[in-house]
Parts: sequence; C-alpha cells; structure tokens
Amino acid sequence: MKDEILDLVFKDPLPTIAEIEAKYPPRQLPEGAIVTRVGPSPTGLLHIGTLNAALIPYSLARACGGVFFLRIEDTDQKRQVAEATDVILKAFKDYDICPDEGPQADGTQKGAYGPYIQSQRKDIYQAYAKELLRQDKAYLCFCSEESLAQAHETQVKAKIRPGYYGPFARCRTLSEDAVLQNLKDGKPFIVRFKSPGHYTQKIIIHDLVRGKRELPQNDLDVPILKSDGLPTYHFAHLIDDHLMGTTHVMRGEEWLSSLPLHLQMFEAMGWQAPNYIHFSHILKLDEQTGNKRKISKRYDPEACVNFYDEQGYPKTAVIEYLLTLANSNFEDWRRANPDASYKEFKLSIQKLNSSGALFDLAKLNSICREHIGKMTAEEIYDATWAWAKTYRPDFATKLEQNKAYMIDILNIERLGAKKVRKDLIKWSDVETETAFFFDDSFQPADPYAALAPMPAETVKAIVTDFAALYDAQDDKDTWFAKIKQVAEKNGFCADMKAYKANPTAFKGSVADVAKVLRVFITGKEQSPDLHAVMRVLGQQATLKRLSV
RNA sequence: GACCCCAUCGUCUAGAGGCCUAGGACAUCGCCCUUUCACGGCGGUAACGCGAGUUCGAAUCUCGCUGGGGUCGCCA
Repeated sequence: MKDEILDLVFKDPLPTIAEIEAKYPPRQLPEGAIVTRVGPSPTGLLHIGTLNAALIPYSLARACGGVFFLRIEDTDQKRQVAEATDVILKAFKDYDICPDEGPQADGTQKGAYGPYIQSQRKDIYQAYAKELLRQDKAYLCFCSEESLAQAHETQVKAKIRPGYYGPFARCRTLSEDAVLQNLKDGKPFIVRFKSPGHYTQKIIIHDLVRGKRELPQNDLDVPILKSDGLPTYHFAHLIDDHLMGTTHVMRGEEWLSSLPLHLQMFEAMGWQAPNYIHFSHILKLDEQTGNKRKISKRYDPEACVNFYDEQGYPKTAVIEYLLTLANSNFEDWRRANPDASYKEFKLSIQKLNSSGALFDLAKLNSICREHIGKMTAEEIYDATWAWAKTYRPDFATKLEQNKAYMIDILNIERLGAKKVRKDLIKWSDVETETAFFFDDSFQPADPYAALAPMPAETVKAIVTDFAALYDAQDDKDTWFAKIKQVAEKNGFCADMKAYKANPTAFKGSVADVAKVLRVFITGKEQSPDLHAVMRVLGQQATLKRLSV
C-alpha cells in the first residue's frame, strides 16, 4: 500500500517494528515453565467466571514455576467503567491471586513486558496494523455501521452465512485511489484483516484440554483497528500474547470459535502461536426455562464476586470450590491433605474439566462449613471482624466491645471438642447465630406459647426450681443432675430410656424440661449445648433470663 | 439458519474395551448416637440420553439422532 495512504491513516509517529520487538526479548524460563495470563475488561463488578479464569492460569503457572500476569483489556471505551480496574485489583488481592506482572494498586505497573493496560499500548497495535497494511495483509474499510447491519440482515434473510467475507467484503477490492479519496474526504474507517482463508477448507487446531479438532478456516475479514484507533480483542490478543511471551492462552470456551482466526493471524505475522486452553463456563439453572445457561451478572446475584464478599463467604472456601470444579481430584487431594493449603495442590491441565458445570451453592456451603470447622475461635473472630468492618459496622463495634465474650461463644463445642459443630457457613452467620447471647439482640417470642401445650404453671415451676439450683460453676454432670432433679420434682421422667418404655406414666421427660430452659435461655427450641451456653452467658445473665 | 463444543445419579464427577453388580463427594431419605439442633457413625434412593455399528466383550471406539451450551459485533 502506498506510503501516502499510510501517512494519512497514521498521522502521529509510530515506533518501528524493530524498536518494539527489541523491547520484548524472549523470556528466560526454567524448563517446563509456562507463561500465562488473565485479561479482564474493566466493566464493573468482578464476575465469578473472571475469578475462575484467573485462578486456573495462576495455579497452573505456580505449579511449574512459570509466570502469570494480569493484563487489563480496556479497548472498548464505551463499556469502560471508572474504578473497575481497582475493583479487579482489590478482588484479586482479597482472593490471594497475585500476578507476577501487571498493574498494581498504587497505579504503578510491575514487570518488564508492559505496559499491561491495553489502552496504553495503542501505538504498538497501530505500528503492527500499519505493517500489515503495508504488506497488503490488511485494508481500510469505509463501510458504515448502518450499512454493515443492513448487509447482515440481508444475509440472514437470504439464509446466507452472515459476515464480512468474499463478495460481501466490499472494501477489500477498493482501489488505492478510491481509498485515498475517501481519506481526503475525511470518511471514518476501520482496519480489517485480509483473511487468506477459505471457509470450505479445514484447519487443524489443538486445544490442550479438548485435543485435536478440525474447524473451518476463517474467511472473515475481521476488524483489527476500530475507528477510534484502538484494537479489537483479536488483534490485541495477537500482538500482546506474542510480545509478552505468553506460552499458554487460557480463556473461556466462547473463544474456541475464533481460534481459526487467531491461528491465521499468527501465521500471517510469521509468529509461532501459543498453546490454547479453552475452559467451560460456569452455568446456572434458569428458573424460567429449566435450562442451563451461562451464569450472568445481570440475572444472578451469585455471578458477582462481591455477592460472596457481602455475605461473608470465606474466600479460601470460594477458591476451593472453584478448584473442585476445575479439577475434580481436588476433593480427593483435600481429603488426603486436610490441613494443607490449597496452594499446595497441583492443578493439572489434563484434568481440567471440559463440560460446563452448574454452580452449586449447597456444595459451596458444605466446603465453607468444613473450612470454618477447622478454624479456631480466634481466627473466626478475626475474619468475622474484618468482614463486619466493611459490611456490618455496627456488628464490628459489637465484636470489638465483646471480644473475649465472643471468643467464648465461638468456642462452644469447638475448643477441645472431638467433633466440632459446623453450623457456620459464612461470617454473616456469626451475627445471627450468636445474637441470643446479647441482651440487645435477644428477642425471644412468647416462651409460654412456644412451649404450649405445657401448662404455664408447670413451665414456671420448672424455671424457678432450676433457677434456685443453678450454679455457673457446675460441671456438666452436676448441671444435668440438677435438671433431672427438677424433672422428677415436677413429675417428669429423668431417665430417657425409662420414659420411652412407658411415656404415659409421666408428664414428660427430662428432654421436655431441658426444652423449657432452652427456650427461656436462648429464645429458640434448638441451640448449641445448653450447659455451655449457660456457662458462657454467666450466672447473672442466666438467672436473669430464668426470672419469671 | 450455519459452524463449533459438550453429554455418567438432582449436582460436581471417577471411568483410557473386560477390574463396573458403575465408585466418591454434595444434596436427599432412614436408622443410631443424643437433653434440642448441629456434628459424627451406619445404611438407603438415585446415572452411563437414544439408535445403529465395531468387538468374544462397550459407560469407554465409530456413525447418526436427540438434548444442552457457545460463536457468527467497530464487545471482550
């Protein structure tokens, strides 16, 4: 293509290809190490799929001593959301995904293969686009968006494969004079890749998970530079992953269809293409249709990572859940290594799952229970406090003011217990589960109604009799002996076996007596171990709740 | 519509032609433990989408069908 045209298209001075290539020398890496990356678009809240798309390459790179970097793919100015990059950075940090290279929270960038923000690489993309134009492997397209939309519609109506290819690629055959004239007229344009492919012919592709596949060659003349001069994904991926030395491109399966295009572009550039891995989407059951669909930010609150943050799901547990979806043998490994960090698990490319998984909150909950079940009361306190500081400031204050008490509460059936109770799924549960320990959040329903049909005088007698005997110093056996004593005094059977053998002989059993006390103490019919609850509550508070 | 991907219990999956009467985990149900709940223990229900083929033998290989997902943008 004429230099005159090129000069008109690229008015500002651009670095030469040689200058650029010199800045991106091949990486020196140990044998078997891979270079991979995640490239989120800063468009708002972080999607769970993006977290997953970062976790997998990060884990894989870590397992082989490779490099994992973060690249912000912000080439679509329309979809840009302010602060979204900070959201990504913060989420990665919170979830302990630490890129070796990429933008940092303080605004600087780490790594020698940057910049890692695509909007800052405009001149690089343009330099390569210019080179492609010079070599006639790309051309200028002046078709308006409206005419393109119209052509698309016509194709669909005529049941012809839609797209800008072959006879439909009108600007491909524009003469240089016509191009020059359009440019001089100030017509807006984009740069298209001149595809050398034929749709009827095949290209062999290799996906490290799916294996060898045969796909139709790409014959679409896709845009590589938009009218604002910024590259499209296809072009940016080509340039960046080449220059940055990516050995393994890992991305969602929505990219599989464009792999022939990408491979074709690598070949056109004379570059060796990286390895590709396309992982499946995280799906969700659509309640309307009953079908599975890609979990979406728009309809599913659990699609956004901040949902888990707000609810207070332990971040490690969320990561472990994602890991079980990625490599099903993670669960076996976890059982064999109950106390190891998930970071010690060697994620395997071969075992990466290739079919879409339905997001299962019940499974996540179970992982959370196990996770919190292994923590000490102090650890739970700290994590809950850190969560509450952001999402429940009032509760955070309450935690601060009652630290020792709260730890005592959390230690019920935990400290020294052979089998710890696993009723905590997330940090917000700490607030609800411990509420009855505090007078300001202890909101019992009418205990007599709750205990009906037991007569009110019987209830009162049990409560007052026990209150008279209660001593917070009692060990569990002594404490229970007193409950039995109260039971017998009021005509209840103290021995469960005897009661079950002949239930009609008594007003009820010791279990009913315990239930009365439980309702008065906790406001609920179910609670953790009552003796422990009373002990933690203390003599005074216990008696106060038993004063009728 | 065209092209592509995927297909084992409700869910995530194990499974590489005979180790499969299909295993595990979550969920669910029952029993036990037990002053309630939870935990824990024991047990149960529950799957190879369908149809051809290859083979002595198929969940596993091939083809077709069906179902689900994805792509077909100056979005990524």
